[in-house]
Formats: sequence, structure tokens, C-alpha cells
Amino acid sequence: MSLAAADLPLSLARHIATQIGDEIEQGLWKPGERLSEEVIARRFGVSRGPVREALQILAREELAVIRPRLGASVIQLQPDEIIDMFEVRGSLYALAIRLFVRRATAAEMDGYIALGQEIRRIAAGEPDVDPREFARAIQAASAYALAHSGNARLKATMGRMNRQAYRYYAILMHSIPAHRRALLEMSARMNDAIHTRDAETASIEAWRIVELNQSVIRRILGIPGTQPEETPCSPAGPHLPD
Amino acid sequence: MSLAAADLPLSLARHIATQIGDEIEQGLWKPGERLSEEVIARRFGVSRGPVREALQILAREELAVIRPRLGASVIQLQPDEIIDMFEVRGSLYALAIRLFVRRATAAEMDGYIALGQEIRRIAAGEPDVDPREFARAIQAASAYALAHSGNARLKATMGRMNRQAYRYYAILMHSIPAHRRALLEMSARMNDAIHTRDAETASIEAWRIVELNQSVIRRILGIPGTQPEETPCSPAGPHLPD
DNA sequence: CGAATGTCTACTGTCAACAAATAAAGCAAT
DNA sequence: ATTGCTTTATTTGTTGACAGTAGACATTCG
Repeated sequence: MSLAAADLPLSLARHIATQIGDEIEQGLWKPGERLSEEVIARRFGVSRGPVREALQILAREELAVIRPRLGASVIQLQPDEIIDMFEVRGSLYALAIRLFVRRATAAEMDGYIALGQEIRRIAAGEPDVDPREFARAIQAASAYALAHSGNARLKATMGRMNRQAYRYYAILMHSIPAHRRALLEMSARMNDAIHTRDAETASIEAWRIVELNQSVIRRILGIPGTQPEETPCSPAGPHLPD
Repeated sequence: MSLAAADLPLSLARHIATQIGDEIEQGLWKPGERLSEEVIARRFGVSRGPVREALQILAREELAVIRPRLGASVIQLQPDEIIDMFEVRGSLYALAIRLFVRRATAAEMDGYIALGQEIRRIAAGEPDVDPREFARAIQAASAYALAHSGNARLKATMGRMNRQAYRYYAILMHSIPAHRRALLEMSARMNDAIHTRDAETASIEAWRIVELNQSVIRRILGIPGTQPEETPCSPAGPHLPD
């Protein structure tokens, strides 16, 4: 049996977990805010048992942290932890692109192309682009590639991570229009490589996008990069000339 | 084995989770075996509450699967799911190597070199190499690089995955001596790159090792690979640790 | 006035029991 | 013997209560 939780209904615990989880994702709970068992139990009209279980589920999805005797609280990533997360996520993203290019059927490829066009359509409204809409389009495209990467484990792992990452995605989209332009260029190059089924180049470009995003986040969070003029590279790909 | 009276710094749930988790990792529980709440509760002399929580923790570590109304059972990966896991893990491994090369101090580098020598020392006994010892040495080296990659999230994510992966690692080590020799060659090349702080080459070699391992596992599990040059071998069937 | 200490409150950790649902056993009919 | 249904039994889901701890507050002493 797969890791994916295909079962949605029954069980109060799962219902509460998805509800609170969505709320956390949407930012209705502040990072670090305490998730009191009793308060949540009262709110849903249940006892503390299912709530306790729901909090465990949230911890499994890394949306909450549980400290013994201190209870659960909304996950609060330190700046360096955010960087770490995007680093790991970037590696998975590059893998997803690589696998998608290798395994996608023609129809799936068409679907991806359509999503790429959607991104360009939205970006065409420069300089008046809705950051949220732009972000959503990018996320949709990456989710599509992920879903058709043919690797369920990757989908689950990265999907879980995305729930966290997207809380900070707004930072990326709102910041520096120049960044958005660079992002679009890289994205175009990556999509070209994807269309021509050049898994290697696509993976490299994916990794570049990730590193660009990372540098932007670093700047915003005020964390100095390890190597300012780092050359972007793929998880396994060769160097490319700038 | 009643420990309810013992004053533990950790909660009962966490204690039970680590205990059962270790047992699963060691193969004392068969894949797919049911983890009955009541049986475990009786065994540890506690009520079902903490046990339930422990099972949630095990699910978080992906050592167990919880299906609503059907209870928890030891995770049972299908052959293709094993491939998927090693694929994801490989990507993380390459990242770990890359980061380690970039960020390791001189002392940490020395430590890694020592572990590499240990691997070669064990492998020198060819063709009479203890697979378990060999596996342990390789795992120690990769764990060292991971621990000093400077990315806590990567360490946690991959560490969790390793607990699963190492159940199937024996397959790799026991199989085909030729594979071990190729593995050693690649490993040597990677270590050279690591020593000279060539993150790019090191990462590439890491990825190659991963892909080699993957092809071996594919052969053993009888799953056709995406690469054409792979020779279909006699499907000896999934000979997994019980 | 500040620091250390004692008390209080709120919360978590744990338990035992009840309710609901699934899996297993038993039995009848073909 | 096999199939289908009914009944029983075991297991999970949930509850409310009790016990112990962490943190806040007030108190006392240097």
C-alpha cells in the first residue's frame, strides 16, 4: 500500500488535521502560535483525544512541532531553516523535472506546455502582474510535472514540503520585478529543454531557478550566501558556461 | 516489561515509538504485519493512548502505515515504491555530497577521508568481504557527510529515509561482486573529487553511484529500467529481509 | 530594588470505559 | 464442497476524568 493518504473521510482526527492544516497553510495561524488541545477540542466540539491525534498528523506534515510537555505549536522556521528547506526542495524539484522529461507521454507533455503558456500569458501583463496569480501559475506547472514524474514517493515528499514552502512563496513573488523577469527567462529555457526532452539541460535549468530563488530569499532574510558568485549547477549535471 | 512506574524524561509514547521503530528497522517485524494497539499496550504495560500516539510517530517516520478503521501495520513497500524511494534518496545524497564539499572544514574533511580509507580497508579483503561490514562502512561515510552538510533539514529528511532504505541495503551488498567492484571505483572517484573540493564532480559521481545501485535493485526486483542498455536478469524475486 | 523562592493555574500525559465498525466464525441453502 | 447470509468477537474511535509538570505570578529575603 502506498504512503499517500487516499482516505479522506471518517475519523475526526483527520478532519481536524486537514482543517487546521489548511488554515496554517493559509496563514490564519501565526508561526510559533500555540495549538492548544483544549481550545481546538472545544472549537470542534470533540474531546482532546482526536485533537491530539490531529496534532500528530500535522507534525507528520511538518506544519506543527510537538515538544514534550510543552504541547504543539505552529512550525516556525528560522531564516536558515527556510534556506535549508528550499535547498532540499530545489534538489527534489530538479529530480521531478528530470523524471518528467524522461517519462512523460506526449499528452502529458502537451498539458505541461499549456501550463507554461499560461505562465507566459500572465507574465505578459508586465509590469502589472498579480503576484498571487503568477505564483499560482508557477505552482500549478511544477505540481503538474511532479504529478507526472512517475514517482509517487517524490510526489508525496515534495508535496508535503510545498505546503510549507508556499507560505514563503509570496516573498518571492512580491519582491523585485527584476527577479521575476530573470525567473521567466530561466523558466523559458527550462521549458525549451523540457519540450525537446533534454532531461539534463532541463534539470540544470530547474536547479538554476531554485538557486536564484534561494539567493533572493537570502537577500530578503538577510543571510549572506556561502559563495556570492556561485555557479548554478544541476544535481548531477556538468558545468555550463554562463 | 512494565515501565509505567519508571520515571522517564521522554513520554511513554516516544519511548515505545523508538523501541518499535528500532525493531522494525532490524527486521523483527515483517513488512505488512499488523501493529495491534492492544498487544503493544499489554506488552509495555500501558494503556492504548500512548501506543496510539507511538504509532502516529512511526507513521511520521514512514515505518508504519495507518489506515482508518484498519489500524497500523508495518510499512510494506512494493518493488516500484522501493525504486521510487531510492530515486528520491539518491537526489538527496547527491545534494548532501555537494553541500559537504562546499562547506566542510579541514577537520571534517579529514574525518571523511578517514572513513573513506576504512571502506577501502574493508574492501581490500576481496573477494572475502563481509557484506554487512561493507554496508556499515559505506553508511557511516554517507552519514558523516550528511551530518556535516550544514543543512539540518536535509539531515532529518534523509536520515528518516535511510531508516527505511537500510532495510533493503543488504540486497545491494550481497549481490553481484562485480557491482561492489564498480561501486568501489565510483566511490574512489567521488572521494577524489571530494578531497579536491570539486563539488560538481563529486555530485556527479554521487549520482552515478545512486544510479548504479538503482539498476542493481531494479534487476533484483525484476523491474525493467528506463535505460535501454540494461540487461534483464533472472527475476530471483524480491528477496527482502524478513 | 533585584533576585531567589514558593504557590497557583493551566496544560499536557495517561488511563479505563463506552460506542461503532470491521473482520472472523458459524450456519443454512444450493 | 461452495456460496451467501447472520451472528459473534475483536479492534479501533472516542470520551471524560485524574495525575503530574511547566510557566506565571506573587512573596520573601539579601
